[in-house]
Amino acid sequence: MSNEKTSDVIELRRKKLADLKDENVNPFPNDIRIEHTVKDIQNVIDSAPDTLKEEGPFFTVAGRMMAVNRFGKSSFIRFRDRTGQLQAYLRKDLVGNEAYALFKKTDVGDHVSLSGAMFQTKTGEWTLLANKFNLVCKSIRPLPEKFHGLKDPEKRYRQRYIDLIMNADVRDIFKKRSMIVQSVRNFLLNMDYLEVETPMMHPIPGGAEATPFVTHHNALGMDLFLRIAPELYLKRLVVGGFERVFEVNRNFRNEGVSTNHNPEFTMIEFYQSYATFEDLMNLTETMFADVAREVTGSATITYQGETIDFGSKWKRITLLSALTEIGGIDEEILNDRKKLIEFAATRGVTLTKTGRIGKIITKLFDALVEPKLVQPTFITGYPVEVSPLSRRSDKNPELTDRFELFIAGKEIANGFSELNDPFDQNERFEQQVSDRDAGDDEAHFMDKDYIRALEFGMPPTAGEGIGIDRLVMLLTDSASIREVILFPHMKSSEKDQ
RNA sequence: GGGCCGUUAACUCAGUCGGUAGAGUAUCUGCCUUUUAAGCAGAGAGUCGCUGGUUCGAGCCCAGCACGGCCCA
Repeated sequence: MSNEKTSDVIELRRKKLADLKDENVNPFPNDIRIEHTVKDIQNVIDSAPDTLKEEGPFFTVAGRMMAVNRFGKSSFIRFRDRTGQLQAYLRKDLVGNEAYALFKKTDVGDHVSLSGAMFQTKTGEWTLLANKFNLVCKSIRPLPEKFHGLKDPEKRYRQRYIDLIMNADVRDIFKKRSMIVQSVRNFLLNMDYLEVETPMMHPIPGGAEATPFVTHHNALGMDLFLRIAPELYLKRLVVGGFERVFEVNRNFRNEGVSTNHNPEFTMIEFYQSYATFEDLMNLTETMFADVAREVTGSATITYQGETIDFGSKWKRITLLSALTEIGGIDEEILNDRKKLIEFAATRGVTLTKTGRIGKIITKLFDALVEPKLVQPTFITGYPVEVSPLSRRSDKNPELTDRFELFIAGKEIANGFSELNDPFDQNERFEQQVSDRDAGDDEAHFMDKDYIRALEFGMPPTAGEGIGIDRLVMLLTDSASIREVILFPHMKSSEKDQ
């Protein structure tokens, strides 16, 4: 039990609990058996209300008491289980003196069980008329006020259990999150994909440009990195003959937190042989429209006041066109590294000194174009130097067969035709290693086993990663990633104790 | 990393010009067998985020720190 300062309310509840024990009432019984959910009862109300009489049928349910109106010898309570909320009416003459005395010692927030038949109050509300009442679990701490609920964001995130008890819209977000993951999973399973699990602790971090978390394995005596992406393992599986694989799980990136970033976040990555990045753009359009329909009922959603349409064909535009048409960069300076740096400075974009031109271009894109891409937009034609795992375009070997997907000014997905030429891949890794030596902390490490895998031959394959948290933000109209992660990371605080 | 804002009762929030700390809800006591944020009567409840400073006197002014929110990088 936590020993933080005890308020008078908590002291009183502890005393109530002690009194119950003195009267040989177990405040935490473990022999409660229930026969119905609130939903079961609701279903009868909806389908056959005529069958509900005060003489029966009887229902046995349990839940957390959310409100109590006491009138001396009778009381109304509202209680909630996982399926919904229901009102019950307790009359001293029906439940008996003993049960009514026990009920008087219960508080809002306690779990209780009830048996009884259904009736309608004066106002027509279906209500369980209790003839049995039991305490299921005593609560020591008072719930927040019923009308305003819990609003303080810090407390909501740190003590998410209270947030979930009090806020129906929060419960709804996390139910939707579960539906979204199931929906995406089913979409790929229906296409004959295999779901796999690959290591989350990597001896060589790879598959993305990011700073990893470091941990240590005592028995093996080696440092390991929490994965920044599952990519290189999934493609090893493609080499192994799993031509369609996916994995949904956490990635870890050692960077700041913001409304769009949590240090651990959920990605789905999937790889499909004999497909190209263009096939995956088509697949993504269909997937998002399907998932949106399944979860929200419509392929058109509202996000932070903007109407976003997943249903129609999405815009596809190259990185360079986006920079000139949307970013307002003069076409002539796009190939001039020096002029680009000067231009960037005028727009307040800071650049690393060592950055090659592809890096500069993508930084400018992030600052000038990304926030403006509200409707779903695929950006294509990424430079080789920022795409070390992507296949070169047959038309222009300086560019790759890659896309990124932007919606509501956020990067949502990244996909490409995979580089399966082990010689080219080896050179790309070597370039990354020299970038790293030049000070780029996010550049790839050499992964010789991955090269060896490619040397056995990986069929032509396209792969994609979708940021699940951001997809959930879109489909639940959440402004912050913390609203869609049950326990977002926070600094530890005295308030937390 | 920078800027702005916030932190007061269990919860949601007021707090004027620096002068004894407030409300609603919740809680407690009493009454009440159809309430809907039930009602009526009464009562208790505070390390004003933390540390220091200015002042006769600080929730309020100043400085630093902590945590959080939003924006920017």
